Amino acid sequence: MLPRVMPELPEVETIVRQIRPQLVGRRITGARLHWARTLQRPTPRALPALVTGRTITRAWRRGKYFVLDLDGGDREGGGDAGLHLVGHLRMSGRLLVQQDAAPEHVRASFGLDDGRHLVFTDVRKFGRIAVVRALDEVLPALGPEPLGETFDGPWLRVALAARRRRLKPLLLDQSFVAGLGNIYVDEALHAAGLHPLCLSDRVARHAAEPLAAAIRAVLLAAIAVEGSSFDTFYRTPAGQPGRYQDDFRVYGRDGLPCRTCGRPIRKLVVAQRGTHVCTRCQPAPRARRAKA
DNA sequence: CAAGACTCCTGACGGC
DNA sequence: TGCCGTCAGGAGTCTT
Repeated sequence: MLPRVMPELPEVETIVRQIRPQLVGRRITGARLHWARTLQRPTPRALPALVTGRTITRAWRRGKYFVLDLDGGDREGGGDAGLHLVGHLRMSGRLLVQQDAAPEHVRASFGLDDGRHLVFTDVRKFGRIAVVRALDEVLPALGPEPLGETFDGPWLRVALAARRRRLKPLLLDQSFVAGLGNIYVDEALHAAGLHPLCLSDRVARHAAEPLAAAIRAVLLAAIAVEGSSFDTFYRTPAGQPGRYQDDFRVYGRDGLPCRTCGRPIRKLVVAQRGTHVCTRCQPAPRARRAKA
């Protein structure tokens, strides 16, 4: 079975970049919810009045969350403080700006003053959106942006040493570093020559900088080609698949030769997730010696 | 603190 | 051909 591909940081970044010029400056003329559980807050009943009349002032992202800033609107009395329309695409969510307000699998749609619609579709229904005054109402504690200034080798070295966790689930933990998912963790660990089962506090001090560099390089390379599309799920808002899947070194390549050394890529399960590894490029951690 | 189990959902896929 | 069970997967929650 082909692995699923969920939007991770490069895909969300691509989506935000593409919809930004179509959304910033547009006024919301209405809202419609098609699947109640997609909306985290406010209540479905309160949504339309809350967002209607507000203008989208900014489109950005934090980790895998997309955020649309909304101004105070032109309500009587000069409007109120701004709001955020924030959401997570999870497995199969998509954000589109188009004429059709209710395409297949639509979960929520927002009318725009140019006659088009901002549409959230989601086959799997795991995605969530929310409208809040402060992001911390719905965003969990997130680690640093891997492409931001605070994420670097020295930071990572200290952070790895402060915990005792397997690298794979640690890098997937959004409170450790924000934005990595299954694909890019596998790719970054291979690029850094580290096995996903290595314990974080046993990673050599000199290996932290290359790992940080590998994470950044993989993300930037993926963003440069609009993310990864492995199946029918992820498409850019323009409808195009990403192209980074063509550059995968390990992800989805179980049984195929490692592009670095030729040894077959092996697939294992780590923390309930399919994990791809080259056992030559990524030596397994020494097994804990059994007591005699 | 770390890690495993369970949940939410659906389409794809394997087996017969 | 078609039915049906199984599976993947992000992240929150609960348990070990």
